[in-house]
Amino acid sequence: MNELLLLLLKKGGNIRSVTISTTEIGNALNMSQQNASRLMIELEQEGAISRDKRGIMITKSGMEEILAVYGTMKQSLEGKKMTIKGTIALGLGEGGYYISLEGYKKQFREKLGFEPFPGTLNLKLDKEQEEKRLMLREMDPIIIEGWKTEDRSFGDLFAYKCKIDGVEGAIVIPVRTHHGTEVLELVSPVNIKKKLGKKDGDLIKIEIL
Amino acid sequence: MNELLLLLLKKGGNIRSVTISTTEIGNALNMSQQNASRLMIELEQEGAISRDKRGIMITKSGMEEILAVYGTMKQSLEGKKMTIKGTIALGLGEGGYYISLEGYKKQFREKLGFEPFPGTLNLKLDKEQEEKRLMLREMDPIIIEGWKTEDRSFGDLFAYKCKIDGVEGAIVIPVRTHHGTEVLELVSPVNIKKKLGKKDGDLIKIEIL
DNA sequence: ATTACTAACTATCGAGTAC
DNA sequence: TGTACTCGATAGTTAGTAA
Repeated sequence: MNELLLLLLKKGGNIRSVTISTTEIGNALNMSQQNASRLMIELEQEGAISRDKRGIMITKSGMEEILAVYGTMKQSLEGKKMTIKGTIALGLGEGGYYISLEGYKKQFREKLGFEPFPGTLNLKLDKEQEEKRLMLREMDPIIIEGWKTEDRSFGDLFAYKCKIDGVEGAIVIPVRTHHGTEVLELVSPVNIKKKLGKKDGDLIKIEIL
Repeated sequence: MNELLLLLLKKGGNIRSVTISTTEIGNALNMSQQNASRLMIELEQEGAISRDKRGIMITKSGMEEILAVYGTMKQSLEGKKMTIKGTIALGLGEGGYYISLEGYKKQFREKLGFEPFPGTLNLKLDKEQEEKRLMLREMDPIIIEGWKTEDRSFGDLFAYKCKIDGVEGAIVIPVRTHHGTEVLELVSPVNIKKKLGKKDGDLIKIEIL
């Protein structure tokens, strides 16, 4: 885990533009200004940070690196799983249709251990929590394989077992379609909203297993 | 933050002896067995880990290093201060006497902003939480200076402002006497047990400011 | 099988300096 | 001011091999 990236995090580079000179970095990290400059260039080339006249920000890719380390530390030190909070968003549009297809359903049964209720729950992540989603990329997904018909093809899905306010379920992410990072799709063997007595806009907490 | 130390933490080296070969370490960290061996020797010489026939353990000093990083990450990522949990332990023996001495009391007023209730609360840390105490060493203490009389001398104290179940207070650690790591002494402007309605053995949570 | 030494190579670093 | 280049020094890494 990069010391420099940690310093930028400390300065708040995950949420806003930070202004800090390479001289200051050098002092903070006990190294020369020249070396600090070089390391910044390196981080920038790796894509972990971005710089402009306003200052320095940690990119998504940089945050992934940080969260991967944080996640393992948290689990080892506090015995806690990662949790993500958000509110129930409107629209269980397409998701419901897809997971009711036998091709996916079969694999849910085999690989997740349950048959999903035919309807997905959309979780809108809190702004602050949004970056935690990046952490998922660091975890090993359960792969639900897609297939092809003559007409069209159905892509692979990544699934991550989780507890949704204590209820068994899974996060499902289509591998190909990159819909934004702000909404997570959840499946569960039961109708989660009914089971939990929740409605759109209510807060729920998921714990990744 | 050392990658190797993080790997050992992941394997549980903070709580038990871990057996892992330098070859496995090399594979896990994408480096040669030889280099893994060298890095292990280095960590051992620094005193961050200890090795014997049973395996590898992370030492207190090693855990301090890890917790320093974890603490800053936690604060930046979750906006949370470090917390330590424990139960109220019997005996507010000597502590009460010392802090009622004008020499200390005066400094408490000046540096902590309150006059301590003449009695300390002993907090017995949960086994799991014990290592969090090490984190204190990474923080800047408020130094309460000691003094000498003809008869005897009173040593310096390290104080750390905190909230004790929400109530203003401070952790006080005598600089010299090294009583074990399992008990923390707390002071507060009020009688904490009365204020919180707690008795010996009850759980309390302190948040370090 | 494991660990760790030596010898060569490579990456990282600070000093000096230009912009 | 601040940033980033070159270059010589040094710290880190690997391969080969011994124990």
